[in-house]
Amino acid sequence: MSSSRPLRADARRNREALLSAARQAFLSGGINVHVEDIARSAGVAVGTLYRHFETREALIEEVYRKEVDDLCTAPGDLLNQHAPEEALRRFLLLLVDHAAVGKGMSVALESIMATDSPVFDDARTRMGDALTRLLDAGSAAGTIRGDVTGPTLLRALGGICAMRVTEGWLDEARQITALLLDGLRHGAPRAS
Amino acid sequence: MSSSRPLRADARRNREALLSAARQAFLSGGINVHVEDIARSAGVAVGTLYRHFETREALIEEVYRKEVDDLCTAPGDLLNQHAPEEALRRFLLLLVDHAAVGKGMSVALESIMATDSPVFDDARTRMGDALTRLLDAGSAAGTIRGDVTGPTLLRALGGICAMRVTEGWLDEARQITALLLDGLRHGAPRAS
DNA sequence: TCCATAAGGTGAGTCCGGTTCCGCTTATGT
DNA sequence: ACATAAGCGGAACCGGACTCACCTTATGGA
Repeated sequence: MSSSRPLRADARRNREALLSAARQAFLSGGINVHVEDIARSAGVAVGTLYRHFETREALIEEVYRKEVDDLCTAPGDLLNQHAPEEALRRFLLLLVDHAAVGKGMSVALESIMATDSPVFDDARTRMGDALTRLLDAGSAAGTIRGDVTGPTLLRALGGICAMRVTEGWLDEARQITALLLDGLRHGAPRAS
Repeated sequence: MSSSRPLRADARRNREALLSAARQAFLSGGINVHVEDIARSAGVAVGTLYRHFETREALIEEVYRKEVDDLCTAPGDLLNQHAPEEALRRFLLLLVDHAAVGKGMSVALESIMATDSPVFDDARTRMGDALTRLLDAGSAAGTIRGDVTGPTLLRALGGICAMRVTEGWLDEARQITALLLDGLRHGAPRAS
């Protein structure tokens, strides 16, 4: 589909600018930004925006997808540098902190979990796989119970990140994360 | 504010009909229903709808608030009939099943957690209190750790319910619930 | 029972914002 | 340089939330 021809130079620039502007707008202003505003702050007209993105929703999805992409590369790195249990712990906190930086990531995860749009299926799958890798490693090491799957944990995480907004949510997020980890250790062979 | 005069008879009927129609529409059709449709299926005109509800959002909020009201009465009943730990377990599952019936409840919880609208503050507070009651009872009995607060658990639950949609989510929800319970028991004096 | 009157209902019209469309502009390859 | 197709701009369109000027009816007092 998008393998027609390698986008013209200025077109790619605009596309990039739009994604960046949209990301910025979503982070500091929620999802209710007007397409006009996004287009303007990207320095193009609405028509251009619609040339690149089927619809407002499509643009949002694209922004989220990129965000998730970044996060999906983390588990591999962490597993290379830490024991599985520690890698898992760090990844959960990474997620929480990511969400702390702006609401963006939390909104992204939320959408990934709540939407049935096929566009998110891919992200969901890869994120689930990433978590599965972490859990499997821990299970193999005997420090994490083996009866929880990546997708399941993903759901729980989506939940954690869905909370943002209110005062003090960050501490609560960390607490819940710890709670989940305790639960995950609970049935492990070498439970602490 | 609303203590002006006790609504005229037909007015109350219409208000009731609107709430009911809206609830129905939200359950089976998501949040994207047109106000016109809600009004029509309640047997009134849009003007009437707007006489009763400031805005479309306000109507949604009102529906959710009632939904939450129902759920908030449960903890008291459960504590009267079961040991704290069991009451807590049942309440969590009740929540999950509520969400299973229609997406309504999950959407409600989601909104409660994600919105900063003052309208939800009240619901959030009461729901948090309800959970605190359950947790405190368990803590007093020594079967639940004492360092987790109601609001914190509420957030985790909001997360669990945020997941609906995809195939097989119900089982996953139950599993996460069990996970949380294990985590809650983890630091308790009489841990199992 | 009947009237006065204000609460309540109506729905065509307004407004706003996402989406389309067509004529103009410009990168790119020869 | 030129041809040409890819891109861009932005006015117009359209659907859907919301308003308002006017009509209908519940209600309470004579």
